[in-house]
Amino acid sequence: MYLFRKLVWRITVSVAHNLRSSDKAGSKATIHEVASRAKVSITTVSRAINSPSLVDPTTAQRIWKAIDELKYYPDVHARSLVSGKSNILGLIVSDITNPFFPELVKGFEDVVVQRGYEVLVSSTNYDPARMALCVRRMIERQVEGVAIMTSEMEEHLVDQLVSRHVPTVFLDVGTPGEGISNIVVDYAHGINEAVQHLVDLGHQKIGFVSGPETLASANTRRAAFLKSKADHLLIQNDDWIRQGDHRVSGGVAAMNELLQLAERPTAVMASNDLTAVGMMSAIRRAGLSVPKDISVVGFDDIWLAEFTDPPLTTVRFPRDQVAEQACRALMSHLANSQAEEKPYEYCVETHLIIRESTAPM
Amino acid sequence: MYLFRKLVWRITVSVAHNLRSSDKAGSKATIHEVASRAKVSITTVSRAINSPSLVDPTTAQRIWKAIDELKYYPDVHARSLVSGKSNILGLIVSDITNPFFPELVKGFEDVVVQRGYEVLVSSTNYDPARMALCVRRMIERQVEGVAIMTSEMEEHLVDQLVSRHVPTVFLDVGTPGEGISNIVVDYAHGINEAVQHLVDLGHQKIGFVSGPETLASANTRRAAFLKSKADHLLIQNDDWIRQGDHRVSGGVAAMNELLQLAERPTAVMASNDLTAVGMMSAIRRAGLSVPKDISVVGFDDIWLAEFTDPPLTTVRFPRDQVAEQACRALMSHLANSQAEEKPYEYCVETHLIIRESTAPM
DNA sequence: ACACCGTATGGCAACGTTTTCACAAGATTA
DNA sequence: TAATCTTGTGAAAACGTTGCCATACGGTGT
Repeated sequence: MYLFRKLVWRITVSVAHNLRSSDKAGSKATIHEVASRAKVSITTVSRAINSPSLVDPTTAQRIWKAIDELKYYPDVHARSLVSGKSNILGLIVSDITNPFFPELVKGFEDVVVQRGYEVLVSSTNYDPARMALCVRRMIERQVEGVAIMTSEMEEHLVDQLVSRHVPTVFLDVGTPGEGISNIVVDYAHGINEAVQHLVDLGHQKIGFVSGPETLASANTRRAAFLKSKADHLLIQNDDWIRQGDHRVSGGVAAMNELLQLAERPTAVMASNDLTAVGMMSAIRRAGLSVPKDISVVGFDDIWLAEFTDPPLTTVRFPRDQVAEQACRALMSHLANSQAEEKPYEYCVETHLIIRESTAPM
Repeated sequence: MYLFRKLVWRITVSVAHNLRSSDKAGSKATIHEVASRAKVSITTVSRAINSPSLVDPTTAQRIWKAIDELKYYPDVHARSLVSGKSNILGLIVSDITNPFFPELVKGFEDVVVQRGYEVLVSSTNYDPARMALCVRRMIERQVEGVAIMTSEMEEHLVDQLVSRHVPTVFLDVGTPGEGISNIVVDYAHGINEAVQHLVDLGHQKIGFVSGPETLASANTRRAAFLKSKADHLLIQNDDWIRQGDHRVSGGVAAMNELLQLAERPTAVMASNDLTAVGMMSAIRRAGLSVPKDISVVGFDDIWLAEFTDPPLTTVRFPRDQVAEQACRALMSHLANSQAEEKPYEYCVETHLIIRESTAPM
């Protein structure tokens, strides 16, 4: 209900703004001016804005007219000061330059703004110190909730958030608890689809290039692949499991190793798209062709995947959904913060996107 | 000087924070508590923080001890309310999902945060209505300056900013004026380098695929190419100048047209990298090879350019520099806002990055 | 006629800062 | 020694909101 009012406010004022654009003053109107112009007290003006049901329709109309004419809008800082609420949600990502994140940021911004909130984005650059700064910035600005979408997490930082009762949502790390939600990603589903797809194409020898072993999500992906491989009763060969670093160069190196094997896999999956790109490059440099000689499957479905040559078959990591769920989790904590704090666990699925980097054996 | 103090503050407190992490309270300490613990008035505490020179070193030390112990940090909202300054800078981009922008955002965030400010990023999604909302959001939050890095600009929105005396910086659009700066991009330099490079390789027939003609920056690029071409006394052929749309599909279409020409260019420049990617794809599908049969040069040097096949020779648009200059422009307005408002015009250069999509004719 | 209730409104105290003004005490000048 | 600066400090008034408590007034039930 509160949120709804916020929305109405914004729309109304926005319309008023478009109608007339004649103010050259630049000086901000205060609630007092509105009050005196409408011949009511500031209390009534405040009520007209925040709890319309409490004020007489006739008076309300007069007030809105004044608001309109003065182009008044409430001062967010005064509001925040008295209410203790900032109307801001924080979003912490590792590195916005990493093609994985922009979509996440966009999705988050879209839904947050729609609900009348503001977003504070910040990047950790994979640096713990910087991460600490991010958290501190969020706390200083008194964000009402923060989405930490990095794969790393530091206990003591989380504590700072928790002790201040700031609702927090993570991306597949940690356990939900007091005010803490988690979005779990079903890596297995998409990976299964990918393996199935390759099997359907006749592949029996499937390799895998993982991410850095320090990264939890990378390990989860490898585990999921291993399990799927076993489930499909495929040929087991430890030589076909290589380690990359989630960057292009790691993919190149790992693929070169695979190419030198006496018995090569006929298809290879990567722990992320960058790795897959590197792999395709290595394959081509070796004079072989994707997908004719070797099929390649990526993971994440970053923007680039559509434009590689050939376009990459990959597992889509639904970043827009993650953003939406994260936002929903935060909002839900905000709504019933006075009620019992129930931790949430949201789930998003991953799905195979078939393009042209995979072909029959 | 003011900024410097801010910085010191943050560092100091941050250290205090790391030393002890025993607060389970979660309740925010106010300046009053610090004052009573240090046995001084709140005024003195405020001074110890904001103008250290005014307070006795001994007293100051006592105060900082109290601040430390209570983990006090000033309430930003109260601060903003009384000072009218939000300590926030706005950044408006077209679409963070567009590979052109993340680097810009990152650069901006880095330097802004370093100076003790906060960033509010928002995307317009190329939608004028959304753009209006962005500006409104910025004004509501009372940002102290805003960088509008979209190529579109709407007069009446700018007016809103100007009339409120919000320093604004644009990316190569509009004219500098009261509180308005502009960052002009020297497209010609990089494009000249590119043409020179192609000429050096022996190319005389050079084509160009432009961007949408509604986009100012796209037109500037085409004009720069045309001029450079004339300067180099190259073969003129209007058939070799095609229009794209700054997206991959536009590049494909334009290239297909070029390929059907009786007399084809031996090298083609694109107005942006996405277009170049599309062109390379079209060339390959036609059974030809880049760069053996046709050389391709892009523009922007987006992240992807390094990983296309072959890696794309392109003109680097220095987004990190743009971000830094934008920030500097804003800051400089902030610093001497009471002094005369001098409009600024910053300039950044573009440079050719040679990779593997160009070769001797 | 009286107490009582619901509705519409106003007055005023928060919220946590910064800033202006005032003031005491010691140092400097005349 | 009185007059005038410094230097360090505190009291109190902003800043623009949103509550809480009080009040006025017409209507209802006794």
